[in-house]
Amino acid sequence: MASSTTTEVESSVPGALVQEVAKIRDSAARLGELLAAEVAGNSTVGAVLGEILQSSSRAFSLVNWTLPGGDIGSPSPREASSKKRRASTAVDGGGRCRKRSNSCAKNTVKSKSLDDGQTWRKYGQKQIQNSDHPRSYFRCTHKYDQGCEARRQVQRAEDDPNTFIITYDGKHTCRDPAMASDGMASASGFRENACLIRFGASSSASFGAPPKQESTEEDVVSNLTTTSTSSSSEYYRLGLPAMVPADEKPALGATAAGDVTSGIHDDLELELLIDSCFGGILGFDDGRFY
DNA sequence: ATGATTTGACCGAC
DNA sequence: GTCGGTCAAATCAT
Repeated sequence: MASSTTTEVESSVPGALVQEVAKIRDSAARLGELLAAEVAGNSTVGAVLGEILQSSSRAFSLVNWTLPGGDIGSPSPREASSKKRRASTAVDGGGRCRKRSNSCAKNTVKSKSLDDGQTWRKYGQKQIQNSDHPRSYFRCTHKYDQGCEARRQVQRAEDDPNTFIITYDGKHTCRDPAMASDGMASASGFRENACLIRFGASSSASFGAPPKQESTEEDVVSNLTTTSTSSSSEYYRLGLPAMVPADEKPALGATAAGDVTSGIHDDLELELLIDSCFGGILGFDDGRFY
């Protein structure tokens, strides 16, 4: 924290790459925000804008996944058998790398947007020692239904409250509908103009997080939470007569992750998208994806 | 009613 | 003993 050199990236080059992509995404999102008002009635511009945002967001996800860190052999299946902690005491005493797993590579990036195209569920928040801001812990929404072990930690940067330090741990093995929404959106975007984009980047200030109760600064961080929720609240449909912010809520609100896309695209398209967009570009671990 | 978030406690690595 | 990561009951939002 000391120097401005920021500890942004743990894994030098790859990390830098992620960071750059994150920047691009942020900038694109910001641009989208700025233009949102202007192009509200212009579906064509909106569509193009959507493509940019989606692509950048997708790139971000892709980069993340391909980085060494994103490949963490995944610590230990937390097991669904974790009924009671107490019980687990005896049981998992075995070998779980609960914390400070230096051995586990992680990707740390700085971003002004919490939106990375994935859907996360917050499972904890903790005040960290040398930090003024709490750290939020997220895991993939599909951890249980699809066994996805992706996790991430989000914390405000000390030097720049508008920036978040996101540490990714684990790799997405799920076919996340939200991710899909992101990707799918792009897919759609590629084909037509009915795209689904996220202006998540509004980043800093408001994460569009539906104000829950209070909004203390801490809350903002808590609202990182918004990732999943808020991220949901940040979906906008473009390419249509105009953006329909109102739409988003109901659609996403329902089920932060799952319903998001289900109501817009179908699973089939999702598969196509993943296959065409990711499969070809990256050497995805097909096995994992299924 | 269902699912997500909050929050305090537990657990294990330093 | 301390600190960070995770769990899970309680609470909230939709």
